[in-house]
Amino acid sequence: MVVAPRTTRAAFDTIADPMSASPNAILRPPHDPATVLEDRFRAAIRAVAGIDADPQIRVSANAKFGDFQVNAAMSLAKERGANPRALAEEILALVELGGIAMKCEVAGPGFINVTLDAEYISAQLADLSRSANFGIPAATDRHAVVVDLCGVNVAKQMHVGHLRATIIGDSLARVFERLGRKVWRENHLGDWGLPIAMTLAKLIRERADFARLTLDDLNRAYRGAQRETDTSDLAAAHANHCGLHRIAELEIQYEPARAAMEDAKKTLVRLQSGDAEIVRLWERLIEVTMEQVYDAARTLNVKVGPDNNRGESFFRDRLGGVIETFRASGHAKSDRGAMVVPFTDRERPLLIQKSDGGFLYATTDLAAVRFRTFELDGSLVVYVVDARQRDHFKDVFDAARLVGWNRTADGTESTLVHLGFGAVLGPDKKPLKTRSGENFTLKDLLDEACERGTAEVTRRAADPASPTHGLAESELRAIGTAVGIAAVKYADLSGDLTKDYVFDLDRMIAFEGDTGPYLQYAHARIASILAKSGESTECIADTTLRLELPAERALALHLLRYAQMTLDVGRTLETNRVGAYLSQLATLFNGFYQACPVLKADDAATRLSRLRLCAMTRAVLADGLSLYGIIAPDRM
RNA sequence: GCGCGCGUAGCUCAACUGGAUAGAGCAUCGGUCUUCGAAACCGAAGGUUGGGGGUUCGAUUCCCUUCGCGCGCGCCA
Repeated sequence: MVVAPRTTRAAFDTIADPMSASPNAILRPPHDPATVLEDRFRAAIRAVAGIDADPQIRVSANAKFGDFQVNAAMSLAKERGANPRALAEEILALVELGGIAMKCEVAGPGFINVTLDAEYISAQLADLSRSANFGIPAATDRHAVVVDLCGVNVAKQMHVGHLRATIIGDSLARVFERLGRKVWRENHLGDWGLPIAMTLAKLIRERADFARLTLDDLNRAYRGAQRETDTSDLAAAHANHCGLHRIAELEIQYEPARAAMEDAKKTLVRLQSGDAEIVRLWERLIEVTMEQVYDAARTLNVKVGPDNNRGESFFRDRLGGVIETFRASGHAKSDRGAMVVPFTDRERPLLIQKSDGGFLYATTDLAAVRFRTFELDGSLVVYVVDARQRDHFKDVFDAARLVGWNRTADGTESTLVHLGFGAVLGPDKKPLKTRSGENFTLKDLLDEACERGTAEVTRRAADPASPTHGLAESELRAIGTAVGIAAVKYADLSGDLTKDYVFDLDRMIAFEGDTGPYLQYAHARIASILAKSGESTECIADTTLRLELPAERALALHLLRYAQMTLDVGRTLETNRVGAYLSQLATLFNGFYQACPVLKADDAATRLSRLRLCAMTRAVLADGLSLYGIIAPDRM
């Protein structure tokens, strides 16, 4: 049986060979009831129909249909021209579910509804709580996962788009780390080329004090340099065949622009040739730019630092080789003086070298693909870059395949994925701006989130009954920051990454409903119960789980599914599954909390059993939040 | 012009990748704090899944068509 190729909605690069390219698809968590149900029903289907088919085990949509449903009978019956209900009955008669299910019946057009034995759930959960890594099976693929994230440009301020590229990439990296993969976070900096040289040249002309440069200075210089060298009106005049007089007029007007451009090009040549003085200043530019990135990463609890920097400049010596490879293999041709890679299925070719011999970003990206698959040994390379670059990455990936660069060092085929996320919009559905119409910088946004989180935490701490009452201001600030950042990150990661999303701080900072703080609150409440219980963690871990009330049972069942959810995120790259899972876990816990007294339970055994459920829920909540890089405080 | 993406409750989003009566959260209305933290819980109301056709036991999901919005289209990155 070949596992059907699964693709991410976000990715246009299909996984050609799921067995090698996506080994997680065949990893199954041992504690999840779906795993054993799949085995048992697979065997029953083989006995009935003589084929190996996916039983299609799903969590039941409705509690009245039991815990799980088996959907395979209907599609199998269609293929074989059989009666679906009769086929379901045959499967049901042969399936071996002793000790697993207490009830199993055919319903509707051919569903098989399974209700598990509470004893079985409790045994699985007890085993899960003793196993390492939340029962997540270790990855079998020893190749690395490469995540291209953040993607800042030197001399430019980070904006809200970088927020997504950074936290989505970091979250995926965390998921793959949790799955046991070697992960490379790659920050592909825009740190090379003419725009940087222009900025550098302008700063030098202005005799800027490089020792005291600020990001604002760089930003101003960058924009100033862009403006100074802008001759687009002149180019347009030529293109529109304006009169000679008009063109001559414009040429005089643009003389300073030409001079500035000349200066920038000379600076670029010096930089490229390794002129020690220029290189030193260039490094300073990067240093100043990256300080904001590390600041933002620290605030966001994102694992991005100097070790992750591998930008355009890193690949500068490999660009000639890219052209050579494509030329030698016959996949590139000269066109209007430039070098292009044509494709058979579309008009648009990929331009890899300009007619003046210069390279383009496609050239750098091709060099990076080669580096990531062959040298970093990535069997999965994920580009977390905004959706507008879809066509570009399609071209780059297809070109890389033409020359066999989608292979690891041992020849394993790599999966190249562009995870194109949508734009961040303001409440007016236009790209996010501040009230005064300025671009919303990442710093503005994070400052506001932290400030509002702190204000809210401080306000609640004023209540003498609050567990946070009397905490030091620095502690409240730390909690408030965690809460504010959780709101921002959760709102982003818990939706469909490919869609544009409306950024509304008011809504997410309301801290009510399906938000990051809602999950943190559930966590803090559990931590509070555990602390008050006075029981040691060992004692709690040893106790017998008794699942008597529906709320206990539902909570336990959901805890058993954490591993599968994590595997699913690794397979689909859909980070929103984490949020959906945790949100449901918190809701189930709140229901349990409402229905089942823990510290005031009727008897000691029930009390301990419920404490054990609390402890496990707390651990899974904290671990799940860590997949988003969200901190779960014990008090808030 | 060509290509890509997206249209689901008033708003913001789900729907386990073709399954049963399309679910949450805000907002609205009505209930729960002398009992483990009310950032919570329970209930009500809210829908022609943009429109139309098709595929089939079954479609928000796949195909065709149409409308609307957004984005991208060789010498910037």
